[in-house]
Amino acid sequence: MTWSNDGRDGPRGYHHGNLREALIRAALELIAQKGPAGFTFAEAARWAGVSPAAPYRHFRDRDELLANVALRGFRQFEAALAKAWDGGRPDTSAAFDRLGRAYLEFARGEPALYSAMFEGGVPLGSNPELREASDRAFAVLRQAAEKLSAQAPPGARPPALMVALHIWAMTHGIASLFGRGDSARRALPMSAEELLEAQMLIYLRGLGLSETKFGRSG
Amino acid sequence: MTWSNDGRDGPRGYHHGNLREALIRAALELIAQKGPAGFTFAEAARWAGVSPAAPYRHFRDRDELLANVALRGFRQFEAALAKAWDGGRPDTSAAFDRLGRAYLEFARGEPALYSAMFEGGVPLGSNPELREASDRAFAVLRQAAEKLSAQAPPGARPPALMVALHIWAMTHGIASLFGRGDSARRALPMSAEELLEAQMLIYLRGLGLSETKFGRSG
DNA sequence: TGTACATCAGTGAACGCGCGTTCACTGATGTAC
DNA sequence: TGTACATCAGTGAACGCGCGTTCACTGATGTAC
Repeated sequence: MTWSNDGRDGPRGYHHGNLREALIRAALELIAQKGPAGFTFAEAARWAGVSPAAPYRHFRDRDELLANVALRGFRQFEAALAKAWDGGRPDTSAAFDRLGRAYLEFARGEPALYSAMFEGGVPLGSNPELREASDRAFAVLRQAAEKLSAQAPPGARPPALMVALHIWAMTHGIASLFGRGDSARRALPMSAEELLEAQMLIYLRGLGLSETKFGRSG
Repeated sequence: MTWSNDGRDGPRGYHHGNLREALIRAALELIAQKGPAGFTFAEAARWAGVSPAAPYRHFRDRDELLANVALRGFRQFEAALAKAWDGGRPDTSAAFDRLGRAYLEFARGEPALYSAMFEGGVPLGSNPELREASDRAFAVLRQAAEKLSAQAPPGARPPALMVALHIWAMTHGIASLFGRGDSARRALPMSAEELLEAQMLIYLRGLGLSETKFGRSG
């Protein structure tokens, strides 16, 4: 850390020191508490201990701040997924298992980022930087899908893109219905991880990938 | 229709006639336009052509109105799913195919209801009526899962509840990522229906259900 | 090393706005007799 | 059939509140010489 004041602690003078960072943190905190809708520019300023006019030095408006949070989210998301996938090492099965877990862990561990990314109403289209970050995160899923698809028996190989979208939909479905930290989560007789793992096994078997290579012990 | 004034048209006197209904419609309209967060009690009143105090005669507050919208949503949802499933007639495969399409169609055709049900932040726990409606809708998926599970080869039969949750997660995942009417939808090189159908086929094959019984022609 | 100056980042007061909510009220409707 | 009355459903004015946003300002920081 090279900055002198990260926004959380200690006395400060007239200048905050790192207000931009502090505002993003405040937004995360508020989103985590009340969802992306229940977060206001003014409250973020208050949370950062600064006058309501100060944020305008750093963000044009509320939406720009929210888009920045989403951007940060996609980048962390990509990093987490890429780390888990690790190029498919040591084998596709193990790497794929890690990938799914990493997805759920991110959704559960960073509900504020996840909301900002997928439920914040941030328009992807108008923001090339954001779109690129989103695409890069998806690219990790796509890589995994390509490895999987390549191992499926020829003739029954769906396009890798489709497999990637399936993986995304399954994981997002489980994460948003059952795997969230907030109160929207529904009660479940098993963990989201178990549910996802079982689903992935069935799906992979359906792709023609053998149990021994992709089972729990594999 | 037995009521004299459904809230949409015509002159009315001092009494609205059917304000409760008109407010629910207004809420649907507003949610469809701006999401569940961007809808206010006052605006619903305005939309219904009534003073801002009038809604309090029918709903305790904004949340109660939103909960009513969600309740209506779950009931319509259940009806749509049950109609599509139709007891599994004429065969499980055809009925299951219809079920998935009906789900997507509902999410796409009634984005306001779908949002209120799954993204409105309406707490299910505190409202027994709402919870029951939600459970009844899920019960349709569960019935379908039981039929499917029963046709899977013994020994590789996952619990029907788990299969139902998988179906829900897959469909919800696709609906919320790709199958929505609003701008949160992401671009896709195929329709949500095609994506879902392919996914379901792979999943069912993974359950051990034969291609001939569950393929497109089956 | 010191000084003058430009730039930057935050202040605080002010504004208009729409919301949620309350209140005493009043027009309309239904019902008892 | 008519009248009196109770109940119901909506009015409209008012309130306090927090938000978004603007403005002239000022304290702090960096830089040229």
